[in-house]
Amino acid sequence: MKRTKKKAFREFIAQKGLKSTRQRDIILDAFLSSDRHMSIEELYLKLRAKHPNIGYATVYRTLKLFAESGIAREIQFGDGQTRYEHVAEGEHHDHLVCTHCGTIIEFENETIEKLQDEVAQSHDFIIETHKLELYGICGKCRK
Amino acid sequence: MKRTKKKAFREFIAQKGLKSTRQRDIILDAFLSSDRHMSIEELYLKLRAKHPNIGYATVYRTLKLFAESGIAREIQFGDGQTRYEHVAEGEHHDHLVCTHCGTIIEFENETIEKLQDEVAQSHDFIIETHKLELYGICGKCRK
DNA sequence: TTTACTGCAAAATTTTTGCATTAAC
DNA sequence: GTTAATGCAAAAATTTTGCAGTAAA
Repeated sequence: MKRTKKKAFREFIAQKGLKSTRQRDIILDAFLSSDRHMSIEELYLKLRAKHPNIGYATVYRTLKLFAESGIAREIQFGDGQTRYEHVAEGEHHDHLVCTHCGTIIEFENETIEKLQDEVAQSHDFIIETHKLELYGICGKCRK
Repeated sequence: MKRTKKKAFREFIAQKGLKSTRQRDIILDAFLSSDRHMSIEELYLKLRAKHPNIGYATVYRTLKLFAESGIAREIQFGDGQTRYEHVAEGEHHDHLVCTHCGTIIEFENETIEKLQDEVAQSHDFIIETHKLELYGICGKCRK
């Protein structure tokens, strides 16, 4: 899977006539080997430890590029930080967010997706993407 | 309904020992008589026409207060602008957003809500709120 | 009077851009 | 050699705060 994304990104770069650089490789590795919901800042800080000369702007621009290439997706949990998550081909998942400890659980539910399509259809919409986030308290935090 | 919200806000103010001011009344009227998804800036600009001396910070702080009082809710569509929408007591709705013209349609679907609860339960979560947004192209824009 | 609110301007955040230099092709 | 990417610093855009003056209770 990591392999696939690297390959996908390499192809995207090539097809667009862009350049493959050391920084992009480093950032991609860091992104792929991380938590699935990193903010730009978190990734930047993580990188800075080993690669102190990589600039914030590069991380910023590279993440945008990941999103454009389809291997990442921008998400907003409304805490004022843009995050990027991994996108596996064809896969889609939603989020369960613990408002107490911040844990994020991913889930999928086909029935919900089907109902969403129905809702959209009834309003003459064709869905491109969707976002479903459930906020609540996880079991651990309730104890 | 407008009446109810005004009343609810008045009660909130009183109960908290806060003050009822001319500005808060003006902002509340503008908010209630507006589009259901105003950003702080949009509301500020709308107000400025008739009330050029109301400051941005006041609008900002007042909207926060509306949210705290329960008559409004903060939403983020990921376009870098915090919006506020009306909250009707006990009611909850989700959004269908046209990525082309920006139209926002609200909808409710009990079955989806029920399934969400099930998902949460299976992960030992108790849901407090949720957010469901469907992004796509509306009928008009497809023509 | 006392306490909270307003309006302004300034600070803090976060995102985005310009540009000279460097690295990939 | 060309063209695109980097890194820095600076600009934009948003959100948030401090504070002296003002208005509500």
